[in-house]
Amino acid sequence: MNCWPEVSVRAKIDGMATRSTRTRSSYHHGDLRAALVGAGAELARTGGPEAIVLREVTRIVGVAPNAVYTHFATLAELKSAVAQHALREMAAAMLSHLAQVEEPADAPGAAEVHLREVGRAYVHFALDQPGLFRIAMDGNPDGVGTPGRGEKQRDFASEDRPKPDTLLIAALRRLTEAGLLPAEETDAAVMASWATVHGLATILLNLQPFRSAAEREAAVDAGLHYLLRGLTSRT
Amino acid sequence: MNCWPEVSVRAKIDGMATRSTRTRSSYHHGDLRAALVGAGAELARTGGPEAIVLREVTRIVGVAPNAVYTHFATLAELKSAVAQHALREMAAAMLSHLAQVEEPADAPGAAEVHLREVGRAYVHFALDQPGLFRIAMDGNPDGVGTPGRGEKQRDFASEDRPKPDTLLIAALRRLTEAGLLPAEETDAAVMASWATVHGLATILLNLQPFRSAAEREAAVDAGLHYLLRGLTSRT
DNA sequence: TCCCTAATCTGGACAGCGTCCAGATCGATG
DNA sequence: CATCGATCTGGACGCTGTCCAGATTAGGGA
Repeated sequence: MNCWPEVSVRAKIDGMATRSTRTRSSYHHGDLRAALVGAGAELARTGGPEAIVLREVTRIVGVAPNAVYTHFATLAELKSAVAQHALREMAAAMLSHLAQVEEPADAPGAAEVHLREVGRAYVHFALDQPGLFRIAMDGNPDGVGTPGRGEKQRDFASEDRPKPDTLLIAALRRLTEAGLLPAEETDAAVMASWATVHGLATILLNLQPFRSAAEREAAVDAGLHYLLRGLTSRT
Repeated sequence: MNCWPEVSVRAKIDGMATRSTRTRSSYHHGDLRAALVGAGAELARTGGPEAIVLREVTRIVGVAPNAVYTHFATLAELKSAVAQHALREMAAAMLSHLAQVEEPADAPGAAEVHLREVGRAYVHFALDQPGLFRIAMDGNPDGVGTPGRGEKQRDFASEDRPKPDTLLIAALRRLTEAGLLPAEETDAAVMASWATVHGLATILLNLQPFRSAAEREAAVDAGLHYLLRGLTSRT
């Protein structure tokens, strides 16, 4: 393939501080697996899932292409690990957004604002980090939330950090506790809310990329407005 | 790449009636462009966008790989044409679904049912034809509804057949005419509705593929229920 | 009718890709 | 201190998209 839109991001990347541990004392790397995932994430950040190219990842880390196969059975498995990484970064960004939101004093109003801002943070991450969002959402063929099969579990501490869907579920629980949503509707509400924000994100990202920032924000507001009215209005 | 999940779908495909026009009298094909798009669509139907492989497409049609370049500047452009093709097929499937729906006698009720069924048809096509849905939704880098740049326009008759978003917009207009939606909210309602059904489709397809058919249908019902209540309830 | 031009298609080549196999290297364990 | 198992390297293979030059042929002007 001669398709080389950008020559290589290697120089840009390995110029920014040594990765994780020391960068190659000799032969044995030390923490190659994490380095590969990190390099994959940097590639995905710029160019999305298809930018995660095995040989380029190994070039960045400074290792032979086949070194990947001691840690992952296949490139798809490395991508899946990068997807988990991106998912955690997404959740962190959403938490950071939520921390800056001031909620009204009353519980129902606060619960509404909270759900709205969780949704807004979801879409904003997609628009701010399209590459990471894409790998997060199509990197794991088993479905989001399911750990990759071939991975040996490691790093327990960071393994169960909050995922985006966890934040959504928590927001809906708050809505229920505030008396705005019947408890038995939780599952349905989760799917409806997730669909709204995920739909907004993918449409604005993939299908309507020509929209202006103002139009995008209006679409997000509209989607969240109708969602909240649909969830909370009693008929 | 040695990644060959299925050997080849060629035998399956060219066993089913000669494509479009006669299959290769000699040298000049006759209607190669359409044949390429058709073969691409068949590949995508089975294996999604990444199954559209230039050399495999030409193998199916029975032509040298480079023959593609007389009709498309690049493989991505062929994919974009296949995406348009898939989009039209999706709209046709949705119309077929709508034809089987019987609407209530009253205009508001009919408008609600119509929108609900447009949405259901959108998601159902995604689940019934995942490969075509995927190529329809990520095959055109300029955004859905925008014709590919490099394409010479041809076949005017089929060029402006209804697209899925057209059907959605029409359904919302009906809702407005029935007095259930303020006219000035149309744009916002389009984005919200599209987001709901597109989100449901992509989540059920890509992120939660393990859901049972019943769970999927429940999710669709829930999403459309909240959407309609959000759109039509007066506060 | 013939010819010639422009469109169409072929053949061969190239670099890059993911993956496999065999061998080199080395840290930890006995 | 030797050895074993994990880790990494080197080379190869078949596949890919794309480029270049040349072969083929349909269709319109003489």
